[in-house]
Amino acid sequence: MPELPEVETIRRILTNGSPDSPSLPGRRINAVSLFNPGSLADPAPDVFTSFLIGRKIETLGRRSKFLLIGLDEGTLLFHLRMSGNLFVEPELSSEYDSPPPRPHDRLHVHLDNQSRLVFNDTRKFGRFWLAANPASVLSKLGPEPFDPALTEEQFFRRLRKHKRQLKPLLMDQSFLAGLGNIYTDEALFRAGLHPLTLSNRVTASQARLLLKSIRETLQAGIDHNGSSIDWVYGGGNFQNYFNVYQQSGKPCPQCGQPIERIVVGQRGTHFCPLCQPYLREET
DNA sequence: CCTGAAACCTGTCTGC
DNA sequence: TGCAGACAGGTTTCAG
Repeated sequence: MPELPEVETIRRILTNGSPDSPSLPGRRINAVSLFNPGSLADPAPDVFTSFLIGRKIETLGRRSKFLLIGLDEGTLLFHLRMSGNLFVEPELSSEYDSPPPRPHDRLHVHLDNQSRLVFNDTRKFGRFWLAANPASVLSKLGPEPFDPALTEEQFFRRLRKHKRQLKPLLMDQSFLAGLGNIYTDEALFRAGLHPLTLSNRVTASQARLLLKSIRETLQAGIDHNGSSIDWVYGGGNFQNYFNVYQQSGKPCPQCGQPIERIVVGQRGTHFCPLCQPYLREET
């Protein structure tokens, strides 16, 4: 489930809490249960555990698809990859009655209000880090899509610097940080650009529209609390507003032409052949 | 520099 | 019913 809007939704839930999920800021960590050491990227499990115990959670942040939990000392970072999820649930007061880990729970962080932060990740692709300085984990990321410092002109120049297909380029986190398969397809549709368009063929006005489309698509995703697909995650409903993603064969909402599906960079890619015409490069 | 394929994992769905 | 194959919201690494 995790592209930028889904991670942002989780950040907000963990920050503000919900009826059955206490908020995180202000909590102190009492104990840690690491069920799958492979999910821990850094440091070693014993260092990770002993450092966390006694720490106080102060802030919740997000950088692209990373969730950042700021502690009174150090930062806990999570990347959900394909199937990860993060949530807080109550723990019963009796230590003998605390609910057992469900399938695919990889980490429990036990808190001082009889609740626990759970990292659940079916496919084990997700990772977490404990770092003195989060920048050490985030150093390869490109600009944040909503960063006002990313201007249309700058985005245009970055596009022209490469000669790459738009779909893989937009999903390259060092080029732009936060888009994944869903929101890339939806943003390209909104911009009327074919996913195979070469980035150095994009005009200034197309680049302007593309950046605007990316921001509008991500904002719409956030406004709907992200997308809920398959068995993972259940919060948002942006999946009810997809124009092209997983809509193969259905009529384009703009022109009625059937949506097509191709594979680009090993990822399913959905687009309207009429609204997003493929303009081949002149030889 | 760019593209495509494979790897890392588990689960669901489809078609024969 | 069983089973093989395709497919899934991500990222890294390697070959050509």
